[in-house]
Amino acid sequence: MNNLTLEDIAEQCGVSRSTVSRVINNHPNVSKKARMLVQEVINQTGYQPHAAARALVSNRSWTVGLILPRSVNSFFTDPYYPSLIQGIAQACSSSDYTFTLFLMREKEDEERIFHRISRRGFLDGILLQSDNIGDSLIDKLILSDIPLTVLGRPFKSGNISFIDINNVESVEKAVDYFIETEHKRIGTITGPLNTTVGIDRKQGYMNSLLKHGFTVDKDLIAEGTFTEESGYLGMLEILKAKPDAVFTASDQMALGAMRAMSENGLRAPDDVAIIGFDDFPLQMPAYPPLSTIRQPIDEFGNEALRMLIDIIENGTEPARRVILKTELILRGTTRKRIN
Amino acid sequence: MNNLTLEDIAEQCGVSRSTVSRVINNHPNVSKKARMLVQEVINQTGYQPHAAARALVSNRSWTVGLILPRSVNSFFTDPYYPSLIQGIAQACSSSDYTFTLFLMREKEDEERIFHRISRRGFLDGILLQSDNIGDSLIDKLILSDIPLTVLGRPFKSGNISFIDINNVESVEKAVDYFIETEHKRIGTITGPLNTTVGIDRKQGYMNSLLKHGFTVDKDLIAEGTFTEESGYLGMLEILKAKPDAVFTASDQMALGAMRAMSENGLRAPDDVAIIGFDDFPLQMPAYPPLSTIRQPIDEFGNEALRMLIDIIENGTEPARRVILKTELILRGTTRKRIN
DNA sequence: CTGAAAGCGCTTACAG
DNA sequence: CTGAAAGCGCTTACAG
Repeated sequence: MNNLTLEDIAEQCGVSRSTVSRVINNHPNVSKKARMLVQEVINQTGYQPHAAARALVSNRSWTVGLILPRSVNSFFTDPYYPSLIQGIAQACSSSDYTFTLFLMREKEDEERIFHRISRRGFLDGILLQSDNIGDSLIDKLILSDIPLTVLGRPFKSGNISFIDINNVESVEKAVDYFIETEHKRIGTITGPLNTTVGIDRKQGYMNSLLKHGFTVDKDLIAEGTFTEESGYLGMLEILKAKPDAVFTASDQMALGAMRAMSENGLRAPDDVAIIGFDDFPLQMPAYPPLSTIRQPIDEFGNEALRMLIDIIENGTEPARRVILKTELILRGTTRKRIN
Repeated sequence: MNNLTLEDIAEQCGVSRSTVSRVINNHPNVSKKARMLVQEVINQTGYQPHAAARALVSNRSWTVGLILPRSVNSFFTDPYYPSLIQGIAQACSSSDYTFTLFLMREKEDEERIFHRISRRGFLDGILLQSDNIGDSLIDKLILSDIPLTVLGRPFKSGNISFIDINNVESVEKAVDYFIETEHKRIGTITGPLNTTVGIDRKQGYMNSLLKHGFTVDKDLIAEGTFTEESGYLGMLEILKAKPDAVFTASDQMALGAMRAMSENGLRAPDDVAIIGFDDFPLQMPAYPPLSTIRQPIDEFGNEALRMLIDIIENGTEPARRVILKTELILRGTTRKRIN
C-alpha cells in the first residue's frame, strides 16, 4: 500500500510540508510553479493524506451517520430503505463524504447507538430517519449539539432541521383527481398511523374529501403498514363498503390491494380506481401499470446531505426546512379525465 | 457535547494521562485502586476517547468498508441486500466496529471507489460482495494489501479469503428430494450465469440429475436474474416442456414461477412441485407456503466480519475459507416423502 | 509566497 | 505500578 507521508512529498519536491499541505487544501497562497510541481508529484505517487491525521487536526471526519429505525419487516419489504440508502450513497459519493449506517431495531438500541455516535471525532453529522421509534433519539441528539437533519417530518418539529416531501398536498391532489373523474366512494389504505408520514398522507385524503363536501366514512379507511400484505388485508376490509376508488399510501400496498380485488373479480380502474405512492423503479407485474405519486428519492438523499453539510459548516441555527415536490403520475389504474 | 480530553480525566483523578490511557485500553499494569478511580470518573463524565486521535496513533480506524456491486434492479428487489446489510450491521454493532457502505453500480465506479477506500487511516478492512462486476476490484485490493474478505465465492479463488454457503450441495440435496418423491421431469430457473452463485446452484441441480441417471434437458432450464419477473418468464418457458418439479435459485423467482403456474391453471405441489432458495423473513402471500433452502444470513454477516477481523489482526496469510451450511425447509410446495 | 514551529488527542516504549 | 517524553501525520497561525 501507499505509505507516503506529507513530508515525503515535501522532500521530493524540495519544499516544506506547509506548502504541500497548502496545495492539497487549495489554499490561495502558493506560487503557480510550486503548485504544479507538488500536484504532479502527488499524481505520480498517488499520495493521499492520512484520514485520521487530517481528521484530528481539522476536527472534521468527513463522515456522516445514517440512522435507520427499522420496524421488523419493513426493512426487507419496503423498497424505501434501499432507495434511500442508494440516494444518500450517491450524494455522499459526489461530495466526498462517506456514510456509516446504523440500524435501530428497538428502543433499547437507542442508548447503544447514541453512545457510539457521540464519540468525538467520529461523525460530522447525523441523518436520522423519522419514525415513532427513532424520534425519541432526537432530543438527545439536539442536546449533544451534533449537526442533525431528520428525514421526514419529526413529531416535534420545534427547532429541528428536517427535510420532507409534501405528503399532505400531494395526496390531496390525488384524491382531487379521483373526484374530478367522477368517483363517489373513495377509500384509503393508510400507512402506520404512529408515523408522521402515515398521518400526513391520511390528512391529505381527508382534506380533499372535506374540501369537496364529501363525508369521511370510516368503513372506507383501513390502516396498513406499507407492506403488500397489509394492502391486501386492508382492501378486503374496504371492499365491504363498496369503494369505487382507493388511494394507498404506498405502491406495495397498491399491489396488495389489487390482489384482493383480483380475488374478488374486480379490476382497476373500471371497478375500483387505484393510486399508489412511491413510484420507485420496481417491477409491478401482473397488473395494469400503476397510477401513483412519484417521490423524488434521489433528490431527497441529495438535499438531505446538502442540508446536513450546510449545518455542519454554518451551525445548527436557524433550523432548516426543505419540502420536496412530488408528481402525480397517471397510468393504467385510473380513469382518464373527460375533457 | 462532551469535550473532555484524556488530560482532563487525568487531572480530575490526580494521575498521569498514561495511567488513564492504560485503564481505557485494559492494560494490565494498573493498580486496582487507580483503575477503579479512573473508571468511575470516566463513567461519571461520559468521557470517550477522540476517535481520530486514537486512530492516528494506533493505526486502527475500527471501521470496515462494505462494497456492494449492485446490478440495476436487484438492489431494490432482492431482499438479499437488505438482509446482508442487516447481518453485517449487527455483527459490527456487537464487535465495536462500524461499517461504511459503498455502492458500485458500474465498472466505472471501480476507480473512484478504489481511490476512496485506499486512503490511509480510513478503513481497517473490506468486505466485498462477489459479483461479475465487483470481482475485477479484487486484484487491485489484493495488491494494495488491505485486509479483504469476499462474500460469496469469487471467480478466481487463488489466495483470496472468502466466505460462502454450500450452494452446490444444498441444491443437489433439494433436487435429490424431488427425485425421492417421484418426480421425473425436473426443471430449474437459475440465477444469472455470470455470477458464481448462479453457476454453483445450477451445478448442484446438474449433479443430482446426473447422479441419478437423469439426462439434462435444456428445455427444462431457464436463466433468471433472481427477480420475481424473471421467475415468471422463466417458468413460462419451462412449462412448455411439461415439468413436474422446478427448483428456483431464489424465493422471489419461486413467487414469479407460481404466478406463471397460476395463470396456466397449475398448482404446487400437485402439478409442479417447487423449491426456492433464501428463506429470508419475507411474506409470500397468495400461494402455499414455499419449500425452500434456508440461507443463514445473520450467521453469514457474523462470520464474514469475524474472518475480516482475524485477517486485520493476524495478517492476510494464509487465505481463509468458510463455507456455511444451509437447510432444506419442506413446506407446502413439495410432496411429502412416502415412508 | 514560504518555512519553522506549535499543537490536535491520543498510545507506547522507556526509565524509574 | 507510574509518569515524562516522544511521536503518529497532519493543519495553521506566525514571522519573514
